[in-house]
Amino acid sequence: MQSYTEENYLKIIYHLSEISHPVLTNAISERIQTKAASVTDMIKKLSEKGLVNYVKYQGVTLTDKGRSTAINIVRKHRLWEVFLVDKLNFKWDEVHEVAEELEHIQSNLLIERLDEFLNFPRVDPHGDPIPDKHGNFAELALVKLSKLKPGDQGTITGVSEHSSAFLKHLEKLSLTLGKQIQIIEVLAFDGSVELLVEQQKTNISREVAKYILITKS
Amino acid sequence: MQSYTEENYLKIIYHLSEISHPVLTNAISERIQTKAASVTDMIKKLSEKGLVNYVKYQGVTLTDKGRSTAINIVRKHRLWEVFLVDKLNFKWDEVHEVAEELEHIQSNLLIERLDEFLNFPRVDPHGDPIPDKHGNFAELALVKLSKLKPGDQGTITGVSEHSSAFLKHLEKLSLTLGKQIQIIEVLAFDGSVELLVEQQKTNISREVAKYILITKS
DNA sequence: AAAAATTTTTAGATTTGTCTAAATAATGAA
DNA sequence: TTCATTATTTAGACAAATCTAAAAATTTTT
Ligand SMILES: [Mn+2]
Ligand SMILES: [Mn+2]
Ligand SMILES: [Mn+2]
Ligand SMILES: [Mn+2]
Repeated sequence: MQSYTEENYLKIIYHLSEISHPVLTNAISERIQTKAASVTDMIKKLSEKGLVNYVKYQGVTLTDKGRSTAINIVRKHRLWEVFLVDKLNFKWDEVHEVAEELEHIQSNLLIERLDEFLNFPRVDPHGDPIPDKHGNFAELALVKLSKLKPGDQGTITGVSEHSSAFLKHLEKLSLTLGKQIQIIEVLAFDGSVELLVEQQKTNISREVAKYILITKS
Repeated sequence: MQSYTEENYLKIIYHLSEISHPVLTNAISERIQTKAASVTDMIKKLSEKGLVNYVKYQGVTLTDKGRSTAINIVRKHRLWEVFLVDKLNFKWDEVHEVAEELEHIQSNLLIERLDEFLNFPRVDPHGDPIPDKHGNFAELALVKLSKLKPGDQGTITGVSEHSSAFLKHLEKLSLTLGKQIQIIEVLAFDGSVELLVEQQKTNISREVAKYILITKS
């Protein structure tokens, strides 16, 4: 059994693993809002528990045990987010913080029953895939909106930034999951993107475009 | 904002307040599975935060602020228990431990929406009243089964012990909420009670009888 | 390749909640 | 009322998770 804090470290390491291998101390410390020295301490502890492989000054990778623990936390996080949106009428920008707490509730029965109650959803309100009880899930082939060229079309199927500020911004621009879009122009000097949604022209910054994930069509 | 641990102390003090005023250190230490010395430390802290009134060697009572905090935790605990039984098909003996964790999730929106989703239930799966968002609830006039006399009739409307072992035992005897019962005899030498449930004679120990709450009819 | 800058680790301290052992206060019996 | 028992508090210590400041390793620049 892991503590609340250990679970958070495992989850962060899991997410950062998709960006860099191995995961560096500073990357963790930035994400989790703690000093690098504290991260080193915790990594040593996780290493002694057999949840990560740690090489001094090189960084960490998850062991199988660490990864499956992390995936289970991600599963719980995303199922709770679906619950909040589908059953309790939360908006997609209101769920993340609450799910950060709910993901640590310890009960297999609870999470399996919740999965069933929600009808075994495959994706969460931000388009992220939900692992099944064995930790399996299909990685979707999504491309960042910022990678598209003028004329490209597609559907918004995910976002890689979950802050309320960002999601509210998207909502205001009607850039929500399922919406069809078409690129009109990518401005050379700042990388901002002009695009078409629901017959409306909109302009978004390169920053925003990087966080919107598209299924091309 | 209180820590997980502080919340648990407040809740225990609240429950024990119905038995003794003020609440004694040892009573808390037994209930919460910690040593009396640790309880003293925590009580001092809660006192400094204005959540309890503490007189050395006399015990503690909740302040208004402490009581309303405690009631809110009880509200959350009981609403989650209803959720688990009504929506996720948990049995009444499976909910308490999970609710002990869920009651600490911090989100007013969550709990108000949950209340609405459950259709504003008045009692939890053990017959305990659920405080509304202002902390108000009707105290039910229940009497312990162990206080009844031969010939007395009534309905099981609550239990004052929530352990799985106890509740499974009741289930086995068909002594669940809503059942009509009639006392046949109270045995003098051990206080055990013979009673009628669904045309069946059953015998329960005095211990068990004390934990079953009845509305007389 | 050496010097400078950056990253990571170590050392020592702090806070929270807990413990054991000893001291003190309250209660009950003689 | 004095003695013995029980309840409660104090003193000092410990584990978990964090911090700051300093040391060590790694990477980058010259
Ligand atoms: Mn989230
Ligand atoms: Mn999500
Ligand atoms: Mn309960
Ligand atoms: Mn209950």
